[in-house]
Amino acid sequence: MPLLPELQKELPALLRSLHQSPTQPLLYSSIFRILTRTQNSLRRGQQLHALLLLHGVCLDPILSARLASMYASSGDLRSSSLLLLNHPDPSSLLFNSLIRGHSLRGIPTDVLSTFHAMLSRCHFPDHFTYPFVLKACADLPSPSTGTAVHSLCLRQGLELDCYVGSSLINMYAKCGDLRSAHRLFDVMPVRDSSSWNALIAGYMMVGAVKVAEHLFDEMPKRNVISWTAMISGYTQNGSADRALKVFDEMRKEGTEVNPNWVTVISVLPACAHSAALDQGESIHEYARSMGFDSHPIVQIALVGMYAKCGSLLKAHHCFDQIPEKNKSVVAWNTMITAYSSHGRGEEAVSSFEKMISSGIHPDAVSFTGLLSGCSHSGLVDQGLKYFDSMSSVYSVEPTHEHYACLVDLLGRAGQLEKAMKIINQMKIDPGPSIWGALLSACRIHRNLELAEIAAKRLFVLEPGNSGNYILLSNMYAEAKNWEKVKKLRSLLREKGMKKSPGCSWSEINGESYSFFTGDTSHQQAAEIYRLLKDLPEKMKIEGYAPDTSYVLHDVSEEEKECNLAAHSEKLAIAFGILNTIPGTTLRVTKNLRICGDCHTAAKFISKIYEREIIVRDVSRFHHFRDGVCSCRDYW
DNA sequence: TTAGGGTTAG
Repeated sequence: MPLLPELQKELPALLRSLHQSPTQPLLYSSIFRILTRTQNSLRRGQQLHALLLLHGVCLDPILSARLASMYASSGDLRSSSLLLLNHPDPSSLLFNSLIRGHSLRGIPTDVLSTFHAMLSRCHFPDHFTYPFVLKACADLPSPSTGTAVHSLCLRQGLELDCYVGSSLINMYAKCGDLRSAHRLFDVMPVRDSSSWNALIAGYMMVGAVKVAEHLFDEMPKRNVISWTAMISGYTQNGSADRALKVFDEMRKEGTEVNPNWVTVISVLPACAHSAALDQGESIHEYARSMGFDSHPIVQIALVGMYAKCGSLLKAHHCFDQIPEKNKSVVAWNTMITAYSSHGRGEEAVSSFEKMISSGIHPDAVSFTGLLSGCSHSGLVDQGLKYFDSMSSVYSVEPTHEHYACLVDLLGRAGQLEKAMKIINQMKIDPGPSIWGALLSACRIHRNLELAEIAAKRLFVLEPGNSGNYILLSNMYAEAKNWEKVKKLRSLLREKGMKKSPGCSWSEINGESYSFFTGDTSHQQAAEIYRLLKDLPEKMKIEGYAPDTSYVLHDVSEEEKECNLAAHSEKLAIAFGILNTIPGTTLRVTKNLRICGDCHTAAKFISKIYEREIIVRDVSRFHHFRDGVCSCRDYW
């Protein structure tokens, strides 16, 4: 088939010919084929459809299929469906056009109902039908429909067709049935890159990174999709470093394949995960140079990346660059969540209100962001009001996430009994996130009685989560109940669970440096520890008294103070002070929640060294400046 | 015609 620009060149001549012979079906057919692949052509298509009817041109199978494709590609699925419904004897071609149209719109049930209609009218699906039908099956929650379609392919002898086979491999891989996917892959006479790519993505999805890597190494010819599958696979499996490395490798000169916009949105979450702001900015620059930054999804990914890398200002700037018409509910949600995670509850609320005013309907994610924003900022009444409006005003039914936010909102504010009452009155079974929120709130407000109730549930619901045992054990330690601490710790050992070690990292000049608690392995360890040793004296002058309750072992107070000095977030902050220009902002990320003493210390450090320090912990951001934290100590 | 995808709580 000639390329689209060449085809489009033919369009004026075809339209002129049509003007002279308006009853010629072949002319219409050629024009519709071009319009199907041209943007904003619905109006012209409709005019030609009217002209065709006016001249009584017979809708032969090819012409009606092309007409349906034209409507479907313009998003007018209703007209395509009407063509099929009103046709006395629709051809397989017409069914295929409609199936393809529904597939483009991404609604699997519509694809499958058209497929069902096709079968019930005794039309045989072919190698043009199955790829779309199997794609729809792959998007369904259960693999049973896909298996049934597979048996149809087998009966028609189409299983090993290049397109059908690839689609079957993809369907099984997406459903997580890698055994069936790989079995088919092994028997395919010709394996095109899509079969390899589908298998790579499937193995990545189930976390079999090594197998995916092996396939990637083995495949004869990698294309942009193969590279992107590896990058997004690494990101999804928490290997952000490897995702960034593969992206760099791909961009190196000599690699024939270049990243496209999907590659960019696959690698940006890796920057976000590692809080690698410099690398994120460099990828943003690349996207700009390639013109990908005008893509709505890239724009959203950029907002998310900047927010998670600690630059709320740049996130907001990117959001402002998005044209109003492209500000989808996802774009707004990203901005609401950004404000919320940075402890800017008021801005999260005002973004939500702006979204409503602009005519965008909120979804479940909007409320998760909004409610967690209210919770982090202590906006209890507003949060309660929004929770109540969810189903009554916006028809969004609260899910576990929303209840968890609500319990968190009340719990943080000290209204533990009210939170407990809500849990007891919930319409759905409370899940681990809800009990987890209650347990955290109990820790803040030192309510051991309720904590024991929440923990008891969590031990059943999340038997493998060591965090819950640690939290309760820390609470017993605070209450100096060493007997119960011992009991819980030995229970942890029995189950073979370990406390995840505290780790903090900081990106300096594009390079990431990480520290574990008590880490002495770094080259500059001596300097770091010297700085930290001198710090308490400086801080005490400013009025600092270390809070030793955060070192939860049965040891002396002096020893506790010593342990606090070696917390990973303090090591990373000290390292940052030593290695960056005075006055610049320090950015530190921690894998757990920031410790209370480190939070106090960071406030003093920001004052003593006149630095803004931005700490991202596992649940939110803290901006320390001039002795104050943006969370106003509400966290 | 198939394959890679942005926002989510404690």
